[in-house]
Amino acid sequence: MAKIQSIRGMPDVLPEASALRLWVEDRLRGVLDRYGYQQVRMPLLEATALFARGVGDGTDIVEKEMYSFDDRSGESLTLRPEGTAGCVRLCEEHGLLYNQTQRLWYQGPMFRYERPQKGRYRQFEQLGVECFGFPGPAIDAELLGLCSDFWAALGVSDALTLELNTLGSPEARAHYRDALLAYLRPLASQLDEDSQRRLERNPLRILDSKAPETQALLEDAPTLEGSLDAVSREHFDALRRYLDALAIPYVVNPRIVRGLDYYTHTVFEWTTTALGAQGTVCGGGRYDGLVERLGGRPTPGIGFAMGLERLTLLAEAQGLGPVLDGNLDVYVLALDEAHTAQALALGHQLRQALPRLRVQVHCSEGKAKARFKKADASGARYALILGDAEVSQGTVAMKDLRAREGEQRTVALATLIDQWRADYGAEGP
RNA sequence: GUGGGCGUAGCUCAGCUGGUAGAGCUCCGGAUUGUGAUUCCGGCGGUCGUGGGUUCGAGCCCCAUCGUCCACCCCA
Repeated sequence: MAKIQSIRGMPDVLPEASALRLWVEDRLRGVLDRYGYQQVRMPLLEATALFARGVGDGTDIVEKEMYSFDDRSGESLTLRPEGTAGCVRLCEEHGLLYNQTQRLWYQGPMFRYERPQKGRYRQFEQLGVECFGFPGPAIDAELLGLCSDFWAALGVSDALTLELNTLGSPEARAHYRDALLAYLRPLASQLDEDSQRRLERNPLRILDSKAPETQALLEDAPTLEGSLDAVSREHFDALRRYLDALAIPYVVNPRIVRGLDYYTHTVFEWTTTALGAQGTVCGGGRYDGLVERLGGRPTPGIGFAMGLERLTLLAEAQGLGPVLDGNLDVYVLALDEAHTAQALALGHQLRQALPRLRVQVHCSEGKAKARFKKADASGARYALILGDAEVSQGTVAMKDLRAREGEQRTVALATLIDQWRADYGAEGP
């Protein structure tokens, strides 16, 4: 029978990698906490229509990357390819946007049917932040400041660049779309294949094309800048002033248009050159039309999402991560099976008396030699040993596995616990 | 969806112009009958990704297929 293995693009996370991920997540959550953002959790499955309408059915995500299927009642469901649409749905469904502002975050797996490569997987984890009800550019600056604090908390600030652009108001964006179309239609036959396909569906994406022949044609194309109205211009200028006040460096990149239909005004990406081709670690922007588009009252929104796999890869590439002090303080072993019950009870007693102490009890079999080998391999500082002599005397032998000679002494258990409390406080080492 | 690299022990990898599958690490046992990490000795472990073809003979050559990695596309 053929072996069953993990689904393509859906990677397992092994203990060492998981420790690094937890380290990253702890730091990110610390920052969110200091900013007073609140967590929400959406289901992994949503109605397919939510993404078709929210993300935009001309986008690559909706066109060819969604995991969609009919459930047993015939309803079309989709594993979420991103978090913003679901977050808006959650807010609307529970009245979170009625006469109030929100600063929210979520974290969890997203699914896109793409060819896997470095830093890109079919199931990947995003941490997303979404804010609602703030029309002005101050919140744009707050979010970029939040990002900046994320990078500082992780120690990756030097590896990341903020690239910034504005798409303008929905009206300005629509106006520019028309102008660009008018320019490109007569040249359609000279565009690269992908760009021809995008011409009617999503012309702004053509700006992003890497095909040289297309880039050449774009040199004389109307610029987005030229279509900006006064309000759009002022929003962007104010944001830039705020970023200067926060001392956050950035570069304006007019080619950033982003692949989701809902963006307006501010769009941005934090990129790195340290991860190969998948250089975008974090991306987002303002989506003032999205809530309305999904059936709510017009409500300004802005948000971004980070790929945790990419962030973790970046931290790893920078040599960052948790201090490796092992995951155990104490390894309890009976010298033979006759005292297994006492060993289990001792481990239990220690965990109760010293809640922070990390204790593991030998649960395998084998001779004394094998038991000590396990104790050593466990990484624990101390071995607590129970043999005939100790059990009959009500003591335990404590061996320092990390000392040069492995010093060992016999102590009464009560003494040991009191001593540890005295040395480390009630919380243990 | 397209292109290229790579699939040999749990892990990292050797394997010559085609001639009976190897090393290191890990693990287990012994030297040391209540003591690890060092040292020495021994042992377990493989349908060479899978299927077909060529050949007296295939880990090696050919075809197909699957997986994986990287890149394109796009995105986090």
